[in-house]
Amino acid sequence: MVAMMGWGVVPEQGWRKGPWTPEEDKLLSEYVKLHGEGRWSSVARCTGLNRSGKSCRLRWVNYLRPGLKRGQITPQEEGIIIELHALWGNKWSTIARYLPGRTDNEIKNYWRTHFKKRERSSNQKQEKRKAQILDKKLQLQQQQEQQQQQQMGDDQEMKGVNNTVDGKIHEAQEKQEMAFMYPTMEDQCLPVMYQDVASWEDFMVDDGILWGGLWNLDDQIDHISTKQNQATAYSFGGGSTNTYTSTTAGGYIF
DNA sequence: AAAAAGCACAACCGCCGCTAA
DNA sequence: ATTAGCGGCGGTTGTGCTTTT
Repeated sequence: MVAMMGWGVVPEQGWRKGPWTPEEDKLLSEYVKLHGEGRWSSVARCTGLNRSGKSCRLRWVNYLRPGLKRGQITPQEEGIIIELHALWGNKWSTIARYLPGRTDNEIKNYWRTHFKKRERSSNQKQEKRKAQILDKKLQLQQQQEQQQQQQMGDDQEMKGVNNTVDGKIHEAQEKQEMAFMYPTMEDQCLPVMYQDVASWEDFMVDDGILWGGLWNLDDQIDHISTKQNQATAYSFGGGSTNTYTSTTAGGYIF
């Protein structure tokens, strides 16, 4: 296993663990600068760093990579996390792709500390909201079906466009559609969604973010298309008043 | 002032899928 | 067709700092 590594000498004693030192960070950064991301298992051989490839990758992705945002999650980012978690569950890396500068680890940690405990409480609110959400969902489902029929032709054309941003948007759109079209998948998401909404009802539902946000991704496609040439951002939100705009940091576009 | 609880963050572990040999 | 190695992902743990009691 570790002793083979394909090409190179590997310390049999085992890898260093624990917090990274500034010297180690420097070595790793220099390695990536020279060789680019990837081939993590060769970092040890090339730099003399006594760290496993996994450890190196993790350190780079979560800490050293340029463009990472430091500091608190903003309310906008929080909203996005909530929406996407309701949609996809614990797909942290997927969610992270829509939050430029944030890592899956960061989002995961944030969710755990801020929302995990809420799942155990507020059951009464949930029941109340559940009814409202299901009602809204029904309406949206009907609208969705109508739109789908109308857009059948257009969608076929869209399928051909699959470069960078468009491709990602389309992926998100398809997932959203899946969530509507296949009850089992959505049922997996809903329990979490109910809890979130119960906690965030004023912020999300009443302001129209939840229902005017991801659920209207279709509306966002045009907006994104105009943005993509500027190599900027992916924008969530819908309606006229609730638009999240995440500007790419360090050249990250998904 | 001290202990306990909570929070934020970093890092490790184990599993899984992909790929090259 | 098989298999070992690698990278990626989600879950979990450890640690230090801050807030509360």
